[in-house]
Amino acid sequence: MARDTEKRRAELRDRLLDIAEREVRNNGAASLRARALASEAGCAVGAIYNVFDDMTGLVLAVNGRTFGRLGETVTNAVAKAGPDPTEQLITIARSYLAFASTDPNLWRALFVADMSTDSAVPAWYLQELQRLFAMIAAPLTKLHPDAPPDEIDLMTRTLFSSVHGIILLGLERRISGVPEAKIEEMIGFLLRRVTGADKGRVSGD
Amino acid sequence: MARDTEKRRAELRDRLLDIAEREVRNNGAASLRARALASEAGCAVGAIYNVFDDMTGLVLAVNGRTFGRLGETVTNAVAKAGPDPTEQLITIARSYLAFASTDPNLWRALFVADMSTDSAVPAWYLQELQRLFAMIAAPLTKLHPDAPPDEIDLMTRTLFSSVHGIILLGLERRISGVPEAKIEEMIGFLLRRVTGADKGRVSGD
DNA sequence: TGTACATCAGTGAACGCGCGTTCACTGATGTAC
DNA sequence: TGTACATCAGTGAACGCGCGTTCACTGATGTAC
Repeated sequence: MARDTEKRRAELRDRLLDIAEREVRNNGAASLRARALASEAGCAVGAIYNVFDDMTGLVLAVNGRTFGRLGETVTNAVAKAGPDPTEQLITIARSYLAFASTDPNLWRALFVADMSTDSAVPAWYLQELQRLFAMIAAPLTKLHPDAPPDEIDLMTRTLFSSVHGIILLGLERRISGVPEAKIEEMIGFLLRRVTGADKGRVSGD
Repeated sequence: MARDTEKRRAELRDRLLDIAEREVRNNGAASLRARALASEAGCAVGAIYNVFDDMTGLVLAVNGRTFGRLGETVTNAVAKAGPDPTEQLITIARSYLAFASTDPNLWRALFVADMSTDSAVPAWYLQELQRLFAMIAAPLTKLHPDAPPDEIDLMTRTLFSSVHGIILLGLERRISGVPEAKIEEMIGFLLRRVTGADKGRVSGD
């Protein structure tokens, strides 16, 4: 076999990935179905398994794309930001929020525990997270030039988790977190407080 | 019908609730099964439906208990805390963390989106959250006596979501959040920074 | 260019599984007299 | 206390559903000569 066949394989893979991504975006990862996918792609159910290990592998592939776009989004945003470290942090958080609220289902799929069985997360998953963390760590290091790296790392994870939590509960309609319209403001408030850029007032700005 | 029958009903309800709670605690809400439950309780599957609307209702009942214990835990902790508002906030967060890490599955069940269908969260759910929020709002009001109530409310939700996020990702082994051993330290750091009780240093204490 | 053969992408019916919920039925429990 | 009757807690087989994955098979595609 060669060229043509390989190409067709790749095309099928892409097609399935596109459709799966659309489904996850619209209805969440939980509603992805092998049969529906195959029927939309115009192939047999079995064909999926020629191109992906299983449905979990497919979701992982979707998540790979999502992570890529997320990284890009944040990178672009931070590149346009000014030199002030606090504002850089806010920019990162703001673009993270924008990403999450544009495609909440794709975003949530990144953190769905399932991926169930055994060995945990693929390596590239953690690498993508590291990439995000590195972008947060940079301005933090500027703010605290003397802090040892593992203290920076802890702060990074703390801030990331905090902002993640605010967005998570805020986007969740069921639980009354920070109202969606106020999330951005509250993230700015939190970050300015933590970095010490705003010492006195209660609300942001 | 009367007394005896009612009592037996109540006993069955309690028994089912106990078993369900144990199952959720040990293996998570997702692994609750009607048949297994009935067989452990020594009754027929159908009997479950004499006492609960459906399996969702059962999980809700488990969550009700969990919420009760959570509220109690936090109330007790805060009652023992000193007068300093920042330390009160830290106490609340710390007891929230202790609760979550003691019974992560029960805790997670409180926030599982499922509860799927339609009309959202039962009223008492939101009331329990309000109770928690009120405990956070009290020290915040002490810190900012002049802040209007809705600003206090926003801060409350912001802090709650932040701490929730730190705990969530920290307890999640897959994703590298704040390492479990450091969560408490980082929550203290965050809260002191936000309240302004610690202006200069990077790490807590 | 043509022919014989091999490979393997692609097929889709069938497998195997698990589940929540229902409902016709039973029998113990309670009521009425 | 005893008897006839009504209620409804409790039963569990059966319903209805949906799903991921497999695998014997086919036919198009590519290779070798």
